[in-house]
Amino acid sequence: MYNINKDLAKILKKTGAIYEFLDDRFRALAYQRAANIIEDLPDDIRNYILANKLHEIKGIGSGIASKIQEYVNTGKIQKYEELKKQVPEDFIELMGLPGFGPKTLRRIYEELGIKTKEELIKALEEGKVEKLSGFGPKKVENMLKGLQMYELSQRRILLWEALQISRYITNKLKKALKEIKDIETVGSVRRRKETIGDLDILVISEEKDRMKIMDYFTSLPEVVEILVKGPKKSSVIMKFDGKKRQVDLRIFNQEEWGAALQYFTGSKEHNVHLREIAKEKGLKINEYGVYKVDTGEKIAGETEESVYKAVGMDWIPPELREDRGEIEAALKHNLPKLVELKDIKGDMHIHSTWSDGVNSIKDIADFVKNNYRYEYIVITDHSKSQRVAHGLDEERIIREIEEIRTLNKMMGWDFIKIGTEVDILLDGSLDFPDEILAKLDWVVASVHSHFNRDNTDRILKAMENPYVNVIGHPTGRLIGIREPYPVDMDAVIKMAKETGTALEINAQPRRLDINDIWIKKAVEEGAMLVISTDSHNLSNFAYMELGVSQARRGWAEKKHILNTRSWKEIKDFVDKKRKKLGGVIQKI
DNA sequence: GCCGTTTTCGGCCCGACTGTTTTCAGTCG
Repeated sequence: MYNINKDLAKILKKTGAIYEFLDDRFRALAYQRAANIIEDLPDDIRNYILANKLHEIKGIGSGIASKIQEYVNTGKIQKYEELKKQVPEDFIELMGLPGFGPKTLRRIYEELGIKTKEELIKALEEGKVEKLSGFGPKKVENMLKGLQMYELSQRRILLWEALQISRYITNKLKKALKEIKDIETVGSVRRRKETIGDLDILVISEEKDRMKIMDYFTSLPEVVEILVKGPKKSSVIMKFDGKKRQVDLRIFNQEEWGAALQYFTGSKEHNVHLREIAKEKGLKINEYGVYKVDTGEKIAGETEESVYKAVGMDWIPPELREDRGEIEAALKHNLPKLVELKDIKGDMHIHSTWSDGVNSIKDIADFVKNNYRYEYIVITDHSKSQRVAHGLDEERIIREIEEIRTLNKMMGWDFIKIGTEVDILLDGSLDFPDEILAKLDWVVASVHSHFNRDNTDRILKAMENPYVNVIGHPTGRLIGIREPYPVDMDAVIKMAKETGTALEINAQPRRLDINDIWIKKAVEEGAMLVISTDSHNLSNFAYMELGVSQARRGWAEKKHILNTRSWKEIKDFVDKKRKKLGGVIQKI
């Protein structure tokens, strides 16, 4: 079933923007919140209606509920259609650009009669806007700059890229300046969101050293423009690989550090909710600390733990801070104990030179042995349908099995396991016969074709094969390039649980598939997960870190991730399915 | 428009910065 949540959220968001333009701030807020909530829902909104559970979702009251119902029934929301007429279409899009707040746009619309983006740019350039009272040359300049930055701000970069950049900057600062007592990247990087807009970096130093740190930061060779420079906060545009990014640096005192980390890590929704709760308890939270409202006394702030503790909560891991229930869980001291990178015992999706990988199996094994503390790796080269990837036919995979057996014997270990990434064909059958699959330790089954059709039945059928152990990159998305193919993930998760098939968290930076929302759903439903790098060369093994943070964003604990277990336990998982569905059990 | 073991009415997070002002509105994160 095609998921309508995204489209509905988009309309609600626009409705919120229109209300903001109409100066109905709180109604706007309500719509924006509802839009965020619906975007994050694991289930299709229609399922909530069917189960009569729409009213149980916090943040959706009777008004918005009836509009959702209307949208589901008719594909339209009458109120939205009417509201749209009161705001120039271009302005809805422009709202939120740097310098383009609702008040500003409203006055330009009312006092200059401007209705399109082109007219607006012309008026800005001709000095018409500058003449309005309360406007001036600086503001106009900033608005024009904001338009220029529009493209830039639209392009979010992948988490992996952002991590490299932020680590480069923080290492460089730390090494060069002994005045820096601590440094930490915050914002969406710290929350490990799959894509990143700006980079935010926090530093502890004494007040006398601040200008020196800012001087060094703003004169880094990658800096192409300084937006703001002060002792507490500086913003610059940096250029990496030809791509521009905004980087903010803020400096705090030791005793403010926890509050600052908490504040600038966000998310915005998490912080708003947190401060609402603080307020109910007579407390005020800002980036400097937690204060009693009546006396003004500061009661916390040096550590993040102290900030959360002051409002009666456990410390919340940054990956959970999206206001998806973590605040309620922290209040009840009921947060999950999230999986960690050190829990991972092996990588279960790797390509070698047998198909489209860059390295030989021997080189892969040596490299992983020397650089990771894994107990096993599984080589999973492509099957024959993947011609461009030199997929293996029956004869070649038999030879690959032999090579691995010989290698293990020679090295005196049992480190390398033999698997495949077998194609799920159009009709849901597999690209290898069962006789071949039965010889393997581990089978990844993936969809690599027909991305436009509904792939649910195909995947469900593949999961019914006793030899299929995990579905690779289940939704097929490529972040920023290709949307997920149509697939009913609810059904897939249910079938995964039923058949004893795992779902992959593919750690490739552009995949991160399945995403955090589906991971959370799988965890709740009791389906098993596997975090794999899908490595095609040696540097790819480092992506495991991304897969783990994605799992953490989906509330996954160690027990939900299959490759935190020993190989014996994994074999139990494999054998259990084979037994249940009538497959052949391998002896070791 | 949403929400409520103090509330079904009256709130709805908070501070810094900027550019425009003579004391503050709007924007931003």
